[in-house]
Amino acid sequence: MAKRKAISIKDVARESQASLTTVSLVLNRRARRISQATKDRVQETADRLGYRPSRLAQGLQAQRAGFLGILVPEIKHAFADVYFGEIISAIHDHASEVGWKIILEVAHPDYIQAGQHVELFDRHFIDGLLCLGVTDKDAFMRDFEDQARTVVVVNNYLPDCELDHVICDYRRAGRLAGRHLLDLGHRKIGLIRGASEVQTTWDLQRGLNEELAAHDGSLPDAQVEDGLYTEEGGAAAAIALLERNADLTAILAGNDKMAIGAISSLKQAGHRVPDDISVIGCDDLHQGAFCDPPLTTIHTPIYEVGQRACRVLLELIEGKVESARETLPVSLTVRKSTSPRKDADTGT
Amino acid sequence: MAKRKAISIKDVARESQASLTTVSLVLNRRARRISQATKDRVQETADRLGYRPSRLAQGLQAQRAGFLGILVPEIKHAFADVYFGEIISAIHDHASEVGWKIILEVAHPDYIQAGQHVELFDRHFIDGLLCLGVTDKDAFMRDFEDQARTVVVVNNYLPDCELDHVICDYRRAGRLAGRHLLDLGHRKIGLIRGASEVQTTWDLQRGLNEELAAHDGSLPDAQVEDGLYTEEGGAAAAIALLERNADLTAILAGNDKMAIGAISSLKQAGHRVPDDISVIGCDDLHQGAFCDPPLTTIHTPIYEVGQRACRVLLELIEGKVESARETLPVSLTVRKSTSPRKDADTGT
DNA sequence: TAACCTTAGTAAAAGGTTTTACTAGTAGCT
DNA sequence: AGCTACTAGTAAAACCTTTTACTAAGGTTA
Repeated sequence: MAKRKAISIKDVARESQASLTTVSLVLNRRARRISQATKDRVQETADRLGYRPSRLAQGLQAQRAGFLGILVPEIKHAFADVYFGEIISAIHDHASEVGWKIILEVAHPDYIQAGQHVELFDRHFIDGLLCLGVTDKDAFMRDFEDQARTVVVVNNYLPDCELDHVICDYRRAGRLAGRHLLDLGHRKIGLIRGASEVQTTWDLQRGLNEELAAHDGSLPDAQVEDGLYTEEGGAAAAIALLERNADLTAILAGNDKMAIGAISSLKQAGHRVPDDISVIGCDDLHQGAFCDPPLTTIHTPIYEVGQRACRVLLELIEGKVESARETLPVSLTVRKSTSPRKDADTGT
Repeated sequence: MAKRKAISIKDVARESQASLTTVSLVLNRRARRISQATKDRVQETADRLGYRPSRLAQGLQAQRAGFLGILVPEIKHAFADVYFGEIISAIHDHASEVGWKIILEVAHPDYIQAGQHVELFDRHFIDGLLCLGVTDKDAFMRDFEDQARTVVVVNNYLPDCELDHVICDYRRAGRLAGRHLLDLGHRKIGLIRGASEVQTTWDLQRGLNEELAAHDGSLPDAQVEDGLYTEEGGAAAAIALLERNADLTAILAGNDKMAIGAISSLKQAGHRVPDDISVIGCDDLHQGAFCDPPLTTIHTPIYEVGQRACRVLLELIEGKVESARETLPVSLTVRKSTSPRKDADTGT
C-alpha cells in the first residue's frame, strides 16, 4: 500500500549537490557548459536513485501530450474487428518506434454529443488523432477542420473536406477484381458494396464498372447490394442478389468479411463455391486463407496504410508538412473461391 | 498553423473578477462558501471562453495519470487478434464509462529490456495495467509485484504469483467439452492445447481428463498436441494427432482459431467434419458461426472477463479492495462441427 | 588598470491546476 | 465595547520540469 514517494529531480539535485537546472541539463544532454566531473556526479546520482522524469510535468512544460489518439466507429466490440485491429497494430508499431504512445477512443453518439472528441485536443489528452471507419454521415469530423486539431483520416476520405488522409486504391481494386472475373469468363457479376456513405466503396464500384464497360459489359443497379461490411450483411446481400439475378456467376464483395458471409449463405442455399458461383473479396485478411474454399481477394495494404497514416500525422504535428494525401497500390491474391465459368462461351 | 493559445483558469479568473481559487472551487462544484452570484458569474465566464482544464496540470497536481494500460504479448499484429480485441473492447467500454482512458502497449522484448513496462508506472503514464496473453515465461511480470504498480492479469494466471486475475473456468470448459463428446459416443478424443506455459490450458486438459476418467476413459500423451493458439498451429496439430492416432473420432481445441485451422487441414486431408471426425473449439468467437461447418464450441465469457478485470483494477487503484481473484462460468454452444460417432457402440 | 571574455553554474519564471490556511467584514450576543 | 461565529473570498504552496537570463570567479588583452 505504502506508495513510497517517487523521487523527483529535486531529490537528485539535493543528493548530488547541484542545482535543479544543472541536473535537468545533464540528464537531457544539453549540458555543454557543465564540467565532466559534475556531469558524472549528477548522472551517477540519478542512476542510483532510479530517477524517472514525470511525463505529466514534462508535458505541462512542453505543452504537448505525447499521445496520439485512434478513433474508431461505434460498432459492437469495435476492437474485435480484424480490419480495424490490423490498422491499430500498424499505428502502434510505428508510433512506439518513434516514442509516441497511443490511446483508444470510440465515437459513441453520447461521446460525440458531449464533445469529447474535441476535448481530446483541448484538454491535452492527445496531440493528434487518427480516424478509422469514417463515413460521410460523421458530421463531427468537421470539428477537426480547426487548425489546432491535427487529424488524419485512415483508409477513407470525406467529400468536400480539407482533412488529410491515406487510402488504398479502391478504384484499381475494382478494376483488378473485374479483370480477374472477366478473364475467368464471367459476364454477369454482382457487387456487394459496403455502404453508400463510404467514399471508397464508390471508388470500388467505379473501378469495377470501368473494367466491365471496357469489355462491353455493365453493372445495373439490380446487381448491386449493400452488405454493411459485416458477415451477416454479406450473407443476406448474396442471397438477395441471386434472387434478383438468377444467372449471376460471380460476386465481388467490398471486404473479406462480407465475402465470407456470402460464401457461407450461398453454400447453405445449395450453391457450390466456386463451381456454381465465384466469390472474390477485398482486404486479404489472414483468416481468408482458412475458409472453405480459401478466399480469392484483392490485397489492400492496410497495415502500410496504418503506418503511413501515423507517419503523416506525426509530420503534421511537427510542422514538417502542411498537408498530405496518399494512395497506396493494391494487388490480386488468387486462392480457390473463384474459378472459370462452367458454361462459358469464352468467345471473341 | 497559428495554434491560438489555450485559455487557462487564469483567464477565467481575470475575466470574471474572481481569484484562481474561487474559479477552481466553482468549476469543481466544491464552492460551498461562495455566493450564488459569484458562482453564476464564474460559470458563465468559463462557458463563454470555452475553458477546458488541462489534464496535464490536473494530473500533475493529483499525482495520477488518469490512464489505464493494456499490455498485449508480442505476436504479429497483436491487435488484429479477435480474442485480444474482444477483451480490449470490454476494457475500453467499462473504462470509458467511468471516465478513464486507455493506452496500448506491446510487450516486445526490447520494450521489456528497456524497462518500459516499469516506466509506464514510474513516469506516470498510467495508474494501472491489464496484462493479456501472459505466460509462465514472462519473467518481467515479477516486476509488478511491487505494491506501487497495480496490475491485473486477464484470463490467465501465473504459478506462485501474488498478482490478481480474472479468468474463465477452463477446467469446467474441459469437462463440458468432454461430456458433450462422450454423450455423442466418442471415446477416443484428441486435445489440441495452446501451449504448456499457459496455466489455463492445463486447467482445460485437467477438466477433460477428469470427465474421461469418470467414464473409464483416459487421455494419453499421444493424444495431446500443442497448437500455439494459431490457425496454422491448429491445422498442423490436427494432422499430427491423426497420424499418431488413426482411430481418433473427435478433437477438442484449446481455442476457436486452432479449431478452425484444424477443420481446414482435416478437410484438406480428405476427412469429413463432423462425419468422420468431430471438432469442438473453445472461445465462441463471432466468426465461428460462419465456418463450414459452423463451429461447436465452449462459450467463454471473455467480454465479461475484460469488464470484470477492468472493474477490479479500478477498485485496486482506488484502494477499495486489497486483492481480487475471480473465475467466470462457461457454457456449451452446439453448432454443426460435432455429431454422433458413426460406428458408435453407444452401449454402456 | 580597465574592459572584455570564458567557464561553470544557478535563481527564477513559466506551464496550469488544486487545496490549505488565512483574512476582512459583518452579525449576533452579553 | 468586547467577544464569538459566520460568510465570502483569496494568497500562496505544492505538484515537477524545462529554459531563460543571470552571476561569480578567473583569465586575457589593449
